[in-house]
Amino acid sequence: MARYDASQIEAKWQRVWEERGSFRAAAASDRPKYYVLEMFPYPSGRIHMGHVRNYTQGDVIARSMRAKGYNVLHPMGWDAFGMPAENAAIERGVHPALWTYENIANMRRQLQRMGFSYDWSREIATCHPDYYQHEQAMFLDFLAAGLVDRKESWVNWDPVDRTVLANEQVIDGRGWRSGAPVERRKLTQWFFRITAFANELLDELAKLTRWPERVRLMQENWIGRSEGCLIRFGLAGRADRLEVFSTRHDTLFGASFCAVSIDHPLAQECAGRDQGLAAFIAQCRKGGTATAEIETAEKLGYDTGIVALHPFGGRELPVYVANFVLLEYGTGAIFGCPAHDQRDLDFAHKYGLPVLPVVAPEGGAIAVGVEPFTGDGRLINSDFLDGLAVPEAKRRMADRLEAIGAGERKTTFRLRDWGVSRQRYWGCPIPVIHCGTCGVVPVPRGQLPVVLPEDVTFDQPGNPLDRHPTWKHVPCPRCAAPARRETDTFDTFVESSWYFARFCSARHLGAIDRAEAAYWLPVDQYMGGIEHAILHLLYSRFFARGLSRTGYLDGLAEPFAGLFNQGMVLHETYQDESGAPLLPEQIRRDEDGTVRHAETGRPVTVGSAEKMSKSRKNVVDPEDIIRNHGADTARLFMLSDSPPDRDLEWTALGAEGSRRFLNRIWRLVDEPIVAIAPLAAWPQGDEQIEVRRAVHRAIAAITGDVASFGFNRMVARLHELVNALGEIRAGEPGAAAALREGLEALVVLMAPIVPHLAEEMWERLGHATLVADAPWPKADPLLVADDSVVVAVQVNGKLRATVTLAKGMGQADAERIALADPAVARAIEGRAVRRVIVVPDRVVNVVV
RNA sequence: GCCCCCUUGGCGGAACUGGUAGACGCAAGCGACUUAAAAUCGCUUUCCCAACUGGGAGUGCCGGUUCAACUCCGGCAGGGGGCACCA
Repeated sequence: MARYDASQIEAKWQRVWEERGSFRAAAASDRPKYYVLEMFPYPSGRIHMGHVRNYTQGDVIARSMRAKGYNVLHPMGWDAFGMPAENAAIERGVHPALWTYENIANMRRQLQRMGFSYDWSREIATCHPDYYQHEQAMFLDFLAAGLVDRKESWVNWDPVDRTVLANEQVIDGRGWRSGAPVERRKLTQWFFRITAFANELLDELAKLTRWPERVRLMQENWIGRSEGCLIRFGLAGRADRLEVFSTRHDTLFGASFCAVSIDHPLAQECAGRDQGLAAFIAQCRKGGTATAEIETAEKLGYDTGIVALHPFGGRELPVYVANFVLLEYGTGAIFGCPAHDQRDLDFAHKYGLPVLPVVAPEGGAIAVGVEPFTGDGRLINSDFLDGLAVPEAKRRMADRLEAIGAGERKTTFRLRDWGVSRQRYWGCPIPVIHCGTCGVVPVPRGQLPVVLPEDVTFDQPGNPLDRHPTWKHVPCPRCAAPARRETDTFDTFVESSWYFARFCSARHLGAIDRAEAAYWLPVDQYMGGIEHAILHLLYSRFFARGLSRTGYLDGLAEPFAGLFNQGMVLHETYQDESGAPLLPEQIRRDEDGTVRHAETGRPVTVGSAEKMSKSRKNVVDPEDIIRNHGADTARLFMLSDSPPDRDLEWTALGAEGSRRFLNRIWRLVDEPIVAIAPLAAWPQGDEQIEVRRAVHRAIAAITGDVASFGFNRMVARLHELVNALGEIRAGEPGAAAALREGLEALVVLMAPIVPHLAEEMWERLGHATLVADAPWPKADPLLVADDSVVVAVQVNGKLRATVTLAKGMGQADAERIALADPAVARAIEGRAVRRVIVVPDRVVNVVV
């Protein structure tokens, strides 16, 4: 009688899988392919519970699809470039490369201890030249194909550290290290022309039927296609005209002002002769570039003194410079119609501008107070539009604008090109050279990769590449004159935009083996957090198109056929008397349930469950859980109770509950109720029929659960199955064979979740094979089907009785039996039956 | 500010396309086993009234559609995620 020893069992089977290469994928197979991918991690140094949850879910899919006969690709790698490595270099003096590779080694060991069925032979690290050299080649091909642009854009500038800051490094408008107020600054940067695919990226969302609806919606809103009009306003005393974009051109007669962005040429021109405006623009430049920051700032404007003339009738409208008008969107200029737009209304109130209602609700009057009217209705006070409904008014206005040459129909997008330049060291170098005479020159293919220099220092702010003594000084490839390397590196989203394709042929000398990619792609099931719902997924969709256009892929549009977003892992929070957060291991619970500090015994405040984070200290280290309970317990708990897409609260009690359940399963083979029948000795006839029914119902239900990612339901059914096997009574006929049948089903069904324990039990059951290679069990339909069902009988929708009926009984018979039930008769109480609704095998509703 | 999501017993959740709300688990209570404890096993557990029959209420709140609503529609509240240089 060996006790369930998780650490011994887990090490044993991990070694066996490794030795046998159980999870190596090969394209040559007569089985259908299935590519399951979890978003690869940033190598922060230690895996956290969020990884454990995400990767456990992916592993259940990978292992169950293998059992169902698919040729499965399930790879893992490292999203290894990024800021934390530079921060470690600045704060602790460790080189980003060393820090990153040590972190990778540790996290790989941790993931391997979790027993995930990865094909480790395909492991990649994006910071390795073997990976990023291909990215440099792709960039040059994208450049040649017209998918790359170079233009100016804004960055957060820290004037003290003289460095560019990420949005997350801007806290309350100040640099995180220097504390200096951040300014917006213009830099010339590289862009991927994602807007070239704006229509495709939007329209083809509809094909992604196995993506969550909300993710598609978020992408749709992000791309933000809007159909509107360009409208040209004449300017009093000037020859040029002001071009604005509007989707509410129907409200043009309600215009009471125009406004341009602080970066609009007109604003720049006026600022040259108006110091007040120049100061206003400088003031608006303070603060970061984040949209949330800009949009929550107070709406401010400055009257330029320029007067715009209404295209119809020539009414005079003041032209303001306003901080809420964005140059990147539309034409960087708007007309304001305060009666029908909240922002315009706030602005009008602030600067004493008229509010002219031009749309009235159907059959009603309109009075605009603090709220604009944005609903549907009919046009008023609008000359040739009067009486028209909004859509018709839009058409008529567009026609008129086009007829008099004051505007035309135009579609614009909210989506902007993807800026990929980063003024940082730990990223993929952008392979271009700047020459004084030749301009921007691509690095010749033969000189790739442009490798990051290792001898860099982080003792001063700014980009180490920029101040490296030799690295950036190179001759121009074209004219051989002294030239300068691009010292910006790529946004790390670039690496994660094509890694799914690299996994198809991770050791290929070229970037992507087209045949392998054609076989494996698209990814059948992609698993990861909702935080990547927009950018990462959109950039990957862009890259798939770009790589197809440049010949890397055979016309792949959509990289991820299926997408699933797992929920977060939460934990209770603890605070001591001073309000300082405490780690879960720093607290203890007394008999009476009060929570105290484990050492000092002082009282502790227990807060709500929140996302695990270092700052809140509500973290549990997966490695502690593996050590104390085992990987299988951690895996099981991660799937129990909460549905995979919802948040999950980690609790010590819950983990112990999972551990207890595994102990209980172990005892089924270790201390069986009856001697388990030998291999291939299956039950006969009706012996132990109720247990056998339960077994086959469990097979059917779990098969459905795993297909629909109902992992929590799957765990609940495993409990039911184990409970049913506990009902087998020694000495009754067929007990040993029923136990054999039930255990074999149980072990294969649980293997995707708790693979180590499953292998150990499989071996104990006498198999020489691996459960990892065992086929998924099939339910016997005769044992799954019931011949009778319990049907609810309602009177006026209220449950009054239940009756047991033969399955599939006709409506008339069901109605007769239901009405005969005494409880039903009592509820009807002599009232006339008006109607009886019979839903076969479900419900009979008597309406009186 | 804009966009998206979530809300069911003491707790996590289940309920297939609208058809018996609370599966399964946790916690709690009672009992068995034990010298004792742990472990394990059994029973009870939505709330209120009634007390071996039964009745009423109930899925964040307000309203609607329907024979029937956790499920569909409208409004509101609370909690969370994203917003282009975190990954």
